[in-house]
Amino acid sequence: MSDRQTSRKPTQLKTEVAAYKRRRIIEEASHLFFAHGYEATTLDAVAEQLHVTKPFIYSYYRNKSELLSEICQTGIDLSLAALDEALAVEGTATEQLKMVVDRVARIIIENQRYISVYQREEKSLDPDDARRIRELRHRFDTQLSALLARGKANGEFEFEDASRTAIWVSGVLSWIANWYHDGGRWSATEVVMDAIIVVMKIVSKRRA
Amino acid sequence: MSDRQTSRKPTQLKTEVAAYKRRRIIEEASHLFFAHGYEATTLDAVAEQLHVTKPFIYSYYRNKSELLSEICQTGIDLSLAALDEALAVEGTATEQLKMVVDRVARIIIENQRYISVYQREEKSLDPDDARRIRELRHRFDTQLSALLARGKANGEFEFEDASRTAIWVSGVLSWIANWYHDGGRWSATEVVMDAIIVVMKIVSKRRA
DNA sequence: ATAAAACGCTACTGTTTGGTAGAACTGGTC
DNA sequence: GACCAGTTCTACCAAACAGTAGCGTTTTAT
Repeated sequence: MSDRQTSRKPTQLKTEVAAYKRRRIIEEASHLFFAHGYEATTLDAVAEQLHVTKPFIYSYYRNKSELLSEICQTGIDLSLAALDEALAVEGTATEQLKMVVDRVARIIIENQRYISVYQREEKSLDPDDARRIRELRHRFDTQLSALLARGKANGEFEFEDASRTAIWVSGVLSWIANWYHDGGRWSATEVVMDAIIVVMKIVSKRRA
Repeated sequence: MSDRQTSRKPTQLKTEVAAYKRRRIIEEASHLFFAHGYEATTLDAVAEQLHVTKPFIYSYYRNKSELLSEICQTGIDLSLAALDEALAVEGTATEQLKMVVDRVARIIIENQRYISVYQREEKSLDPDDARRIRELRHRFDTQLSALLARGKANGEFEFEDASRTAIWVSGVLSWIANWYHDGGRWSATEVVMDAIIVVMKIVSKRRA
């Protein structure tokens, strides 16, 4: 926003437009992958949604699996960004954890299709992409685990093993993508608030 | 076991053998679907695992999606059976819930590939099968919810809404199928014990 | 021994679909 | 108004794969 209308080079607009087209392709593809699955979605169908043709897509992506890879990557990137943002806010471990769950749960609900496609279609990824993305996923758990360990050292939290607990917590978050559904029985806000309560209970001390 | 070697009719052995063949087909198919996904697995590959040919499979199943349907059904049936079995044991809500988590978690770990395939490939099911199986899944959540409600009425548990809490609990259980992995960092027993602790914390009263 | 039924296989088809070569259109420039 | 560069489309291919027809072989019944 700081330098709005400065077109630095003549080529810049062009690359911006290209980036926009790539984003739109991913957006429609993610909808279809989410609704029908990766293998069952044809590139012709994706093209049709965009009112273009298949070769159009191929001029922005090398092949079908690159679409999937970018969708999965987007899902993880969004989650990690939400996590980092929440961790940047100073506060007790309890406050930070609440913040993390709030932000991440919200992001997961808003970007359900990216998260969900990643969970379902991991097996269809190119092995290299799969590895790279799994490492990001692991980074998420590691950072969460560090936060939990801090809270345990503090005496704020109580559990046996921080990294195992981090997996349960991140599981609760990921699971949202599997059952939340727009206009369903529960609103996004309700789900997010509930997620905070559930996670806090998981890490909290037990009553005597 | 009660009537070992009584072959009631000449046709009985035949149907037993046929049933066995069906089970073996499903078993190998579930391994491959779990490892590579439903659409990416060819029936020729399934046949090869069994050292038979594709038409062999077609003489026991109408089509590919019937295989998937039976695999998903198996996953749910096993979970429901474990649930029912645990609920049959008398006890306080707390004792019953611990029993439920113990049995169901164990079943999920032992039959990971059925559960996992169901979660991932629901979109590939025939609509009719999908509906039928979703109803079973719903029955699971309903029964769990009833148990939670009983514990809440008792004063054993504490949470806002029983059916929403049931979803979180069944989510924690389902999630096991996504990350547990044989010979991995944590043993099955550890995971089951941890699941019990996590679930009990979710339903427990909070400290003042 | 023989008829018949059951069983599994070889060999094939029709279709779907990821991916591509090259034509045609578009807008800007001199 | 002719040229050029970039962009998108038409038309196509090759491979993969679900599903099948019909034959040969084994097992069962008489």
